[in-house]
Amino acid sequence: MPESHRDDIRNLALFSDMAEENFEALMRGAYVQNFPPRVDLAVEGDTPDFLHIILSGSVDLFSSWNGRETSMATVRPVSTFILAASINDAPYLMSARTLEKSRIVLLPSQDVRDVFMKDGDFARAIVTELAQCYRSVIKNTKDLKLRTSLERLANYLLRQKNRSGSLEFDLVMEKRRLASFLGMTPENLSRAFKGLEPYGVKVQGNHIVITDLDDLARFARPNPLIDDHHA
Amino acid sequence: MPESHRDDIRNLALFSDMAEENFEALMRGAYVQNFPPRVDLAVEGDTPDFLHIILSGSVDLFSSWNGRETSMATVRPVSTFILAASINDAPYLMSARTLEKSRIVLLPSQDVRDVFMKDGDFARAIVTELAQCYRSVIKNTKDLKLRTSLERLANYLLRQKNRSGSLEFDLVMEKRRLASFLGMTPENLSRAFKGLEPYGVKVQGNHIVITDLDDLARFARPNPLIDDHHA
DNA sequence: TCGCTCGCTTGACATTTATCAAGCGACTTT
DNA sequence: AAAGTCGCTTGATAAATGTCAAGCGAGCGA
Repeated sequence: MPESHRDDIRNLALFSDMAEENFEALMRGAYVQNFPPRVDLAVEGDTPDFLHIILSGSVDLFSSWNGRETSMATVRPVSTFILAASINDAPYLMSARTLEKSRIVLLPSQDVRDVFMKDGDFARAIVTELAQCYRSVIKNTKDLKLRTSLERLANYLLRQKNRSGSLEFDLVMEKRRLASFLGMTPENLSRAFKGLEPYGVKVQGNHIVITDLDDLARFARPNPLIDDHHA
Repeated sequence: MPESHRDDIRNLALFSDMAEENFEALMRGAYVQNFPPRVDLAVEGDTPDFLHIILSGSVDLFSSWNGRETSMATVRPVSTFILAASINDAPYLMSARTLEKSRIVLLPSQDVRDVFMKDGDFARAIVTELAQCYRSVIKNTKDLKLRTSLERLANYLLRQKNRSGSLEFDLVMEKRRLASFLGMTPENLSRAFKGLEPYGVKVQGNHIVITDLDDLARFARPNPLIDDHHA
């Protein structure tokens, strides 16, 4: 494990407060691996042998049932997944697959649970992390249940605008995956983009331009209790 | 605070492992209150002044946006809500309202955070609780995104069957709220019940009889990674 | 460069779900 | 008992969303 990776991990809120010796113990069992795109890292139902930390690239979390599949979230550096299963030693509820070439740290779940049991600061950091994850999923549920697909797309675009800090930005994922993430079909996403044109949204390939922010916001009605990440 | 309530709370997984003195500290600031039906206990967006523990009755957690409203969950004794907001000191994402006459313990959030900061066992118990909540919401999202409303109802009925341990049971909530919880309108729930008749579901008012479990299960295709609570 | 693949788009159509309006029936109130 | 309320149901209709099939076009490899 190169020193720079060690520091990246140590700087994560999840690991920054724990005792040095416990962090060292975790790092001793850890190893870094490079994965090509489209590699399955975990399959739902599996027992969580490792806590994953993504250092570079991106990972798709998705779920399947009865031949259908839906994208649940995208994980980007530097962060961990899937923590809840590792700590609880319960089966994965989501599968994970690299979207691009990715560098990922694997921490044996048993080590994580051992340190969790003896390091209170680590336990508290996990609480903060899980509480954030929990709140994110609740927001996602509200988005799904309270909004139409057009409204979900409009609010998604506003969130991306805020993330990029510009009225002009590129989509960070394939449209087909965005569709799945937003709970609709690719065909419908295509139509939804057209449907937002009257509200000042220009789309060319992956490039989005919001030409009338007020108009879009008036339609989307963004709400901090659904759309503000980390709030 | 009567002694019996104290014990009910102490026996909750969330509080059973913590140091006695810390538990006492929490209880000193706590008070029990009886609420009539349909009382708002918390409104989404509010700051969480109290961690709530429900001793009897039932509480609806729901969310609103743009004039629409959806039921997110029902809390039943003995359990806590809304923990994540209290710990994070972040605004409620859901509103809470008593469904019936309910007895509820209010623990000042600041006290909870104070004890959380000094009691590692309490922190670990919170992790377990939050991880469970998180996994429940993930399952709910999968249910919503991967299934049609008819399939959601069918699987809901199978879950209730398992809870009651019988092929015959009463619905534990009003149909209108069940509809909202399952992400559909009351009209559609009515039609969905009819749609399940061919699969061996008999409905009379709140009373449900599953006359052909195999048939229903063949249609519903229940999955532990969506339907098993606490797994 | 040609031709292929693949994701995206479009149109026609089917299905699912919501909306609106009316009526039913249990329960409450007077 | 009569009238009213309220939740549930039903039917007609509309809107949203999904499916299927075809075609477009950028990027890639032969």
